Amino acid sequence: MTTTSTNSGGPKARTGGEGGARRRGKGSPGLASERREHLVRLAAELFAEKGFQATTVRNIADEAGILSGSLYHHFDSKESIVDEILSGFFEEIMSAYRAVIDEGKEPRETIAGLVRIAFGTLEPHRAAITVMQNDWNYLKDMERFAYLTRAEDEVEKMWVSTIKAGQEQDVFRPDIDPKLTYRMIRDTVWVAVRWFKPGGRLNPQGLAEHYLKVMFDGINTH
Amino acid sequence: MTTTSTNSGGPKARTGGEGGARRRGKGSPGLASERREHLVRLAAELFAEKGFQATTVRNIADEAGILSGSLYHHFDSKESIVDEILSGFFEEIMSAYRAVIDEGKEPRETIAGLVRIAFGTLEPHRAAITVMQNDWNYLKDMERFAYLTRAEDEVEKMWVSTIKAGQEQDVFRPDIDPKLTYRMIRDTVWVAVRWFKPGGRLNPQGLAEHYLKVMFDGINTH
DNA sequence: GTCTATAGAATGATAGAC
DNA sequence: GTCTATCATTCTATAGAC
Repeated sequence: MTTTSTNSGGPKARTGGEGGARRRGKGSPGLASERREHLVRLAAELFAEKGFQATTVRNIADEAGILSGSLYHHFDSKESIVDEILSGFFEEIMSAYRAVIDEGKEPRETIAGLVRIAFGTLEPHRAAITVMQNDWNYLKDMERFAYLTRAEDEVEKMWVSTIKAGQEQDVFRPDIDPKLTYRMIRDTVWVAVRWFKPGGRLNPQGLAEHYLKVMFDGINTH
Repeated sequence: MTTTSTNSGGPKARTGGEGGARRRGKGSPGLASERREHLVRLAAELFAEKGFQATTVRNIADEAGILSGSLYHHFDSKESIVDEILSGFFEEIMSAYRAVIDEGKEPRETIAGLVRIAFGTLEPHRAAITVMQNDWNYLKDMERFAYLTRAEDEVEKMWVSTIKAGQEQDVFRPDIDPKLTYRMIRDTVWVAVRWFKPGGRLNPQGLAEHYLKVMFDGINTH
């Protein structure tokens, strides 16, 4: 098996223009052709719908109107496709999270910013989030997808430290468990991908505001 | 839209409807043998850990110390095993939910009761809940698992009508969306199965009380 | 109730023609 | 960039011996 780590540690330097002087290996993201990106999107929809393992390379090829063997002109393996889907999503959300943290606003504002970012990914990254949710257990133990766990750890630190800061500044209740509260917020946001329908009654930002309302003040009348 | 109708011909005899005694597969009609239940538990652990599709009948047989063919003395198919896992869980929780609704208490008490029941299943039904979460999309479209969607619909009605009643009685805020709020509560509870560890810092009832606190009153100081 | 043995189908992936 | 053709494996499930 190729050991070409598509996500070798460190931030990815988006070098160069479209000149294409440097062509990456088949299984690597970056400098992606339009055709390639189209195939990745098709695969993402199928992975989201049926699960990674239940989706066959023939399913993907059928959807693209080509034969399964032809897929291997673009990708090294089925795994490299899902890798491209997930790493793209994680790069984007991690970058957005870090930006909010770096603003250094007050805890309530920071938490709201994180929540809005998460809900904001629901539409553009619906398939990736679904795959992350459903196939996490299967993927997380593979060396290739170690970045999933690393990212999860970093995100947890962001949230938990913000919640704790809020408690110290007396804007969040002292009798909530920071780690537990983080997990519940995180899960509630992501799991919305299961029933969220683009173009429905509420858009992602409407969902975010509704959720922030409940999370900050509860459902009781006061 | 793949036709996953792997069932070789033959009448889809759906013996035993709702409310009746459940059908048992081959081998032990009526009485659920201890051996059989042991195998179901082993399979449930594997399904939860690796996903239904990624778990092979050989994996299950290995875990039981027998060969894969021998499993078919107890079960008709791999599907019938996961069916047994999920239907058992759903029968129990639906019955418990209905009991709370039938008590006819005030909305806040009823919601709390439903939340406590859900968290209470986390420990005894950890594997079943994990399978339900991760493999829902794959299973929900099969005729055999139509009861999943039926149960989901019934549960949604219970929660939504209770939340609405709470709004009419002015104990819940009028500016929350009942259906949306139900989904967020439901998802938050079930998804806890991903990180809940029996014997950890908090037991399921501790989780339930923590969540009720946040859900009713929010994380803000007041 | 388990094993031996295997059928029959599907799967991920490859090599080379065009 | 796609197709033809196919390999090696793995999968669910079956039949019959013990």
